[in-house]
Amino acid sequence: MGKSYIRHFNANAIFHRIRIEPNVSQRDIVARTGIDKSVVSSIINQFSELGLVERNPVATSNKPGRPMEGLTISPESGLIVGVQIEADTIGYVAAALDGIPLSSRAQAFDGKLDGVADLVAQGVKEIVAECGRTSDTLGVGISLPGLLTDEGVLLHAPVLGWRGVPVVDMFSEALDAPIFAGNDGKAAAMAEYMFGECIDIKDFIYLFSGSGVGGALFLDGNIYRGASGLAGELGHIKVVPQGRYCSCGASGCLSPYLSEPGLAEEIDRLTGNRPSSFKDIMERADANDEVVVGVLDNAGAVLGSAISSLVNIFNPPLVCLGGDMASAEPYLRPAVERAMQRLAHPSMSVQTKVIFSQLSTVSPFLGGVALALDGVTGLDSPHVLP
Amino acid sequence: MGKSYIRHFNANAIFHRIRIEPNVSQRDIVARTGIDKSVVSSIINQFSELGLVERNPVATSNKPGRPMEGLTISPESGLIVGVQIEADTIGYVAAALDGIPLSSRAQAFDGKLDGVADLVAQGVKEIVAECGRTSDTLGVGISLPGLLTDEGVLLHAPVLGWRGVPVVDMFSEALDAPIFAGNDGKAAAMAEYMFGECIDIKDFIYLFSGSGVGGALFLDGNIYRGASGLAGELGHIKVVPQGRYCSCGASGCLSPYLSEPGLAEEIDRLTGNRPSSFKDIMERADANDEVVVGVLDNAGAVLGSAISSLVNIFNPPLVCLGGDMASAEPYLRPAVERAMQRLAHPSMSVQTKVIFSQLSTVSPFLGGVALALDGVTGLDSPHVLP
DNA sequence: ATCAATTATTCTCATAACAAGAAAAATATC
DNA sequence: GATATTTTTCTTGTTATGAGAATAATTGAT
Repeated sequence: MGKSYIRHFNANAIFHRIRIEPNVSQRDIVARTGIDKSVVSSIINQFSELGLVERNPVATSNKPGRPMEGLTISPESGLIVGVQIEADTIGYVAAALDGIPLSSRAQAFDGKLDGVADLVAQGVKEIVAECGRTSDTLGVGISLPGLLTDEGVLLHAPVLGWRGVPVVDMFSEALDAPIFAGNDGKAAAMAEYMFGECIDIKDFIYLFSGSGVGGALFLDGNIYRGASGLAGELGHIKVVPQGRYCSCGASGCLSPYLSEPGLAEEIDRLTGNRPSSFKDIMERADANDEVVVGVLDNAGAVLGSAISSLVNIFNPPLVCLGGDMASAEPYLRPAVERAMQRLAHPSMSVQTKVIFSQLSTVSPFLGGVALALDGVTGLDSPHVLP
Repeated sequence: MGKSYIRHFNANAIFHRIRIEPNVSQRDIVARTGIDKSVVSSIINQFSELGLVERNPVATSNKPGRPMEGLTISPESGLIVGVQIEADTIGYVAAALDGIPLSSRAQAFDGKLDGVADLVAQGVKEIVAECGRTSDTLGVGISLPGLLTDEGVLLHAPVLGWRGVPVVDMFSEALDAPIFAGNDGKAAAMAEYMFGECIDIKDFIYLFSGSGVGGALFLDGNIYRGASGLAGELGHIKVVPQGRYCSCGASGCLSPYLSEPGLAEEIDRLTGNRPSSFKDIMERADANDEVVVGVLDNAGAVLGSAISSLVNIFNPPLVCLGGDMASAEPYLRPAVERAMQRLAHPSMSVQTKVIFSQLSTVSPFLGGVALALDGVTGLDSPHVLP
């Protein structure tokens, strides 16, 4: 472990402290992080010279003594771009270094690998132009629906049909900025940690549902990736012995009970009328369609069972549910709570809060922004979050 | 993060490198750890002056050049003692700093809290006398069947009936050496990492069975304790919906299917003849008692299901099964493998090795030694492993 | 036996970081 | 305006790492 590591670690801690708590004073940073005042002062000076943070006069406090300087991330100091590639759309967000979105848009996508790098390069250029800032683009984070190796190769993205694509190299060639690629579930968890409901919470379990079910284990302030990067694929927790078949080949996984295709399939089986989208499912539920409400309730029960296992394993302070689940909260929550009551270790579950996060629906594509921000400011600047 | 932290971190890495691979050269330490040669040299000199490591001439290699110095942990440099408190026995081991046991013994114990500190103090004194070394006792690690807070308070040990006992303070008063206390499952996992089948493996899941089922999550080179220290209580994973009742109050936990009391209970229910001990269960199985073999096979199936969930969550390279399970390997393994075949995500389970470890039966009480060694050489010297 | 080649370890010196305390800056109250 | 108070910066000292030169200890060739 080198010594510049310490500087980097401390600088990173201070940066995010300012991001999370705008207008903190150096004094408070010292109090919260335990870093020595000299070091904080020195790092803030460095940041200040780089134009990264600004010192703002703060309204008088009616206390004697030199007034504190409020520190904020300078909005003009740089841009980061988040890109989210899905089966049929590509989403873009441009944001300042504090992570606050400036502009966003989505474009239709045919899923073809051919020419996607240039397509994304064009999209990034446009979203940057749209945001109205002229600062440098310091990083582009790309959230992908599949697992990646440490070297930035997308191993397999089932919904896109891509296999063994060296995404970091590919996009690096087409885009004139550092590329940070990552799995969509892990990127979304990082976004929750940086901008969402899990802000500054060092241990939580993240689950999200959409065309599939993904997730991440956020442990000790970091995504746990495991020895080979596949840890946290929570869509494949076993929930029903000899249950439904999953696209992964096994049976009884959580994914086919909770994903949009899984729900649609089940509703189709029961009514002969297959919903066209998750929005369609929600509309039927809102119209009091008993079958749909029943299917969602069952999904909630299965979800609650999975959460119970996770609670018993990790004893986390927080379980965060995102994606489609957040919209379906009214239909899922009662069943989730019933299941947890029955299944989770009582002395553990009392310590666990289960929340549904709207982040990914309210401001989508933030996963890529989180990847880029983590990459730009991060410790070892990994360009990949497998 | 301070700078002395780096020194400590590097020193620790070098110490354990020497412990794990006796007679390494400085050159190889550099190659394996990435620490700079100057730093390795400086730290080795420090260790050498403290009498902590020895430089041994190594048999000539027929290669040109200055021959390497073999480095070993000096056996005379200090003693550590491991203590394991169970329901009816207290076990002691004295070991050198390399972790190699010098003497061990067990004594009967009535489980009474009153006077236990003096009892243990006496036991430690005797085991140290017995080992024949006069070096200082640098630390005593105490493995306890319950969960501890960061401050060294044993919250609850069901088998002992203890609650809210400030064990670190209590034993520190009675014993003239630094005390490191910890949960038995986590201590056993640490022992596997330091001395056993999981040596030097940075990510593994540990499960052990005995009077209960415990475990630990060993992630990124450390026991994951979670936000409130209860993480890794794998005995309470849900395996059977609406299954047997567990001492924890919930139903369907792994513990009642795999622990000695759980197995005995089931065998009693089926035969009316309750085994008196795990050894008794094994003897009946070895004598081809079909009921007992069937009960063990069922336990294996349940265990396999739990392991499958863990594999799908962590994608670990290794799952290590210790305690009574190791002795029952022939009766458990087939069912475990069958269950995993059926339940675990194939692309994950191919990466996972499941092993049964004899460590805790062959040389018991090493958990305490691991606690003490970790405490003595550890980074932040936590006196507790909750 | 001596010298060159080779390999392992130590030493030297430059650079970087933290850490404690003094000093300075900026304000409120008396 | 003096004093107390609070926040930030500067000074100085200590301790690390890290690159490269130097040293030490051996083998094999001359």
